[in-house]
Amino acid sequence: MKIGIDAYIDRCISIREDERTYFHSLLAERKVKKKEFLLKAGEICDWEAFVTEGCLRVFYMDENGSEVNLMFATEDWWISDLGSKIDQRPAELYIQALEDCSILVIKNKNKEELYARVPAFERLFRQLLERALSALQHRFVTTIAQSAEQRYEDFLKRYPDLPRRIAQHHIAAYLGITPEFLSKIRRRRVQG
Amino acid sequence: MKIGIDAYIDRCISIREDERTYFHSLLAERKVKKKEFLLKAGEICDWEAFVTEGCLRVFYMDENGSEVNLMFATEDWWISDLGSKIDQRPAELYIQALEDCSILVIKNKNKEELYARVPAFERLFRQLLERALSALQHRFVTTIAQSAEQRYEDFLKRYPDLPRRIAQHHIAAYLGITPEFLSKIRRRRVQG
DNA sequence: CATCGATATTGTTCTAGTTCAATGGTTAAG
DNA sequence: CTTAACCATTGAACTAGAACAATATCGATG
Repeated sequence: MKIGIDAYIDRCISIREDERTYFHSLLAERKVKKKEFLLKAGEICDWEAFVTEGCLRVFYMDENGSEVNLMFATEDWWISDLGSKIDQRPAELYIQALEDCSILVIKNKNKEELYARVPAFERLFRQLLERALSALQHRFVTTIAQSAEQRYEDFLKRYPDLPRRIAQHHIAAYLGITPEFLSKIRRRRVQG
Repeated sequence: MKIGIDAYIDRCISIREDERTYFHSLLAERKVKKKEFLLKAGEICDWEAFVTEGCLRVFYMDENGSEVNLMFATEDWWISDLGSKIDQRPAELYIQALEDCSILVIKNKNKEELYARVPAFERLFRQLLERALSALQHRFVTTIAQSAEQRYEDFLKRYPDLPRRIAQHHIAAYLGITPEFLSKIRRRRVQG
């Protein structure tokens, strides 16, 4: 059987059919309903998941209850709380479905075994991590250096279809501003 | 010969002596004088470097010339412009020595060869990247959610000796504020 | 269709942090 | 010892964005 994740894998590495079958055997399919939480801060995260359908958000909540969206994950994205996963300590992130989702979950133990048996996967994830780190570095410095309006423009260019799928206030929480201020930015844009 | 980087390697993976010798053969030692640039935005970065002595900063400069310090690298840190390195496109980061430094440089080509010949190194860097990404995720969300004063407190806790080594205004550029405002935060702290 | 909860907009007031400008301190070079 | 370049501090005026509150709009559900 060839599933959605295979096209993703094949774009990065080449593996034999038996290795693919073995890889599939380590994945557990799971459905997540809209608004359902896949992870809450305080829990221990011993897995990683690949999104085959739908959209989720990974976010941080401070002591006052205000939220910052770290990322949105749509088809072909991996999600987890890395800090919790690495050291098996309580998560500081929440992961929540914004639409009904289908995901493939792989447990830590299985992933370690996968790395040992098929080293190409270690390469795949090493490269994935390099790109993710580089992208977040870019986002970090531009978030500090640019105005909220510039960041919103950049967001629209980079993710042109996301605004159709997710609520305004989640974009605000991604940009690090209040929903009210995003609304004001949008008004300025259409008017002049 | 056993050099500084070996203790670092041994903390993460175990390799044979011939593998270590091979690894050493891929490294080029280099001295960098204070204020010298190891990389400037626009150049292509085809290497990665391990700091054995001294302190450097990696920073971003926006179109108005104002700077954001992405990280300080002291002994045992790796530095590079990942985005440039991965896709061989112009760097968007600068890397500059804040003290006279000693570094070990490994070229992309050699690093790829190293991964192929000694897979344990791919594991080492995969784990390194996981930690770096997790740490930057934490820094990103707290930079958005917390006040500059809180961020300064956190910085002092996490890097208690850095303030002795680097100038105030570099810490301000790390926290994402102006030197003037950092000075005002510091006054408030000592007074009350 | 009606209703309810969640979402978006708008205006007003307020504040964390910036900008600009002036002053004094420190270090390094001649 | 002197000068110059750089650095930290302080204050005053300013601004991007927050907080609060009110209204308007959308969407799901009975």
